Amino acid sequence: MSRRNRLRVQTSAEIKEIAIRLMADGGPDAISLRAIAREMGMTAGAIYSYFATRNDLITTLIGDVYTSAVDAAEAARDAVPDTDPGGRILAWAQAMREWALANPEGFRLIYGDPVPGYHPPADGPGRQAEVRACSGLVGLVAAAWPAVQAHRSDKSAYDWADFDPGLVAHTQQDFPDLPPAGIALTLRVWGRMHGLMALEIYGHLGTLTHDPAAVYRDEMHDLVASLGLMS
Amino acid sequence: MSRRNRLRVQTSAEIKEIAIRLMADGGPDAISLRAIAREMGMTAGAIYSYFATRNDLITTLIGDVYTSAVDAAEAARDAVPDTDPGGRILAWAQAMREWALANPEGFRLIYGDPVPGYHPPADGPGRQAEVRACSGLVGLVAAAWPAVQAHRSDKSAYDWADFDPGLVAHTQQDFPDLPPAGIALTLRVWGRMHGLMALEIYGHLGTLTHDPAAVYRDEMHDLVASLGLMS
DNA sequence: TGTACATCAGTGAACGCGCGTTCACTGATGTAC
DNA sequence: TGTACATCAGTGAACGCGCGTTCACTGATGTAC
Repeated sequence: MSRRNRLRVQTSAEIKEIAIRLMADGGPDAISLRAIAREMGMTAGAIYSYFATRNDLITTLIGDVYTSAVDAAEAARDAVPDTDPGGRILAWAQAMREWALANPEGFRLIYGDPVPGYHPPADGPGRQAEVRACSGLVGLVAAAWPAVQAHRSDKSAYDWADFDPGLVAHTQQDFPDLPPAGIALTLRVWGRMHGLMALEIYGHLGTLTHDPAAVYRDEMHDLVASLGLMS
Repeated sequence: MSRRNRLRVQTSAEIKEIAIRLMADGGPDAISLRAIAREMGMTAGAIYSYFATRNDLITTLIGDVYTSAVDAAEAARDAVPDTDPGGRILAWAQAMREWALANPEGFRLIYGDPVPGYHPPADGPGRQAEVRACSGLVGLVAAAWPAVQAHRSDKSAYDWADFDPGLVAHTQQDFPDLPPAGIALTLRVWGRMHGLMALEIYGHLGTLTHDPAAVYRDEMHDLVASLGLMS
């Protein structure tokens, strides 16, 4: 790679780093091309050598951030042997919460209304990371499925057609024994992990309890137990 | 009330209505004094006869919106006899979701990062509505507590000091038999209702399933069942 | 190795935009006598 | 009932701000011969 190319990659990375730092300091709306350029000692126009528009920058940012979150969750999960599906779920959940607390603005960028005027592309890197996250959760639920089946009675009937074709394809390939209800359960598990995290990150929990970690831990243990997995 | 006063109240209400409509159309950042004034055929400066700053307007708005949400939830709950605590929980949960779907921007205003640059006052009307919402949930959990106790084993020990003093005072007065763990459970219930709603409102569920209502319904039935309440 | 040309990151100035807020003012509405 | 004064909602113009984006340009880096 030529010197010019190396510089290019490096500057591109610096832009993203600064964007994330700005976001951490001043909220998602602090991401402005001018502020980034200012911080870098450049002109605002120079950013256009790296990103065609502000929207493109945000899209890339969301992809990076989401990917780092999923990386963390997968690593934590894989540190627990797959003979302990309950422990793997807990590890995933804890890793996600810790990541969110360490990167609250990243969490907002992914799961909130990140930036005024931003609209994500239909199939950007953020979407891919989301599919990865969802697939990870499907895997966790699939591993728990035998235990779940032993004591579950579904209220609703689900059909493959109820779910995203891409997700269905992944699922049928990787976990052929998992029925459509398994995907529904996956979404519910996701919601359960997400609820307390979102409340906490957006400041609704901190005013009510001094120990949100304990509440989350209890909730996740209850989740694992309700799947029929003792941990 | 003088004619002038009547007009004043009416105009004030119109400002809020238009602010909410703007928010529904263009997202939370579309709430600008100039846009509101434009819509009303007024000058931007005229708004200052009604709200000292933009921040004050947002604060009032959040209070109104949150209050309407809690009103809806309480009404739905009270339509179910208190001999059916599980049904009351389901009614509350369904009312909340329906309100959120009908007022997605209101939901974002309350539970998301509503408006760039806005910071809520420590004890505004939004905070009061939040306490009301939380008290409502405490009541639902308190009604379920005997059933919960029959089969629960807590992993964590909780103390009154772990929770917001105001909430504790309310709780001890209204539900003297509820221990601190009851508040922890309330927060968990809240998180469980919130998770799928937040994912749905922020567009993460709609891409994955065509029937988020069914998933939410199942999740809430499972919640009620896990509290030991058959419905 | 040296020269002539091509690339392209970054400059600096400018564009038009919408924003929150201030301020001296006007004129209709309300009040006191 | 009529007059003199006080109130105060709303005007219209201006302020300074930061923003995304464009564009002709400069000058260092890279490449072909």
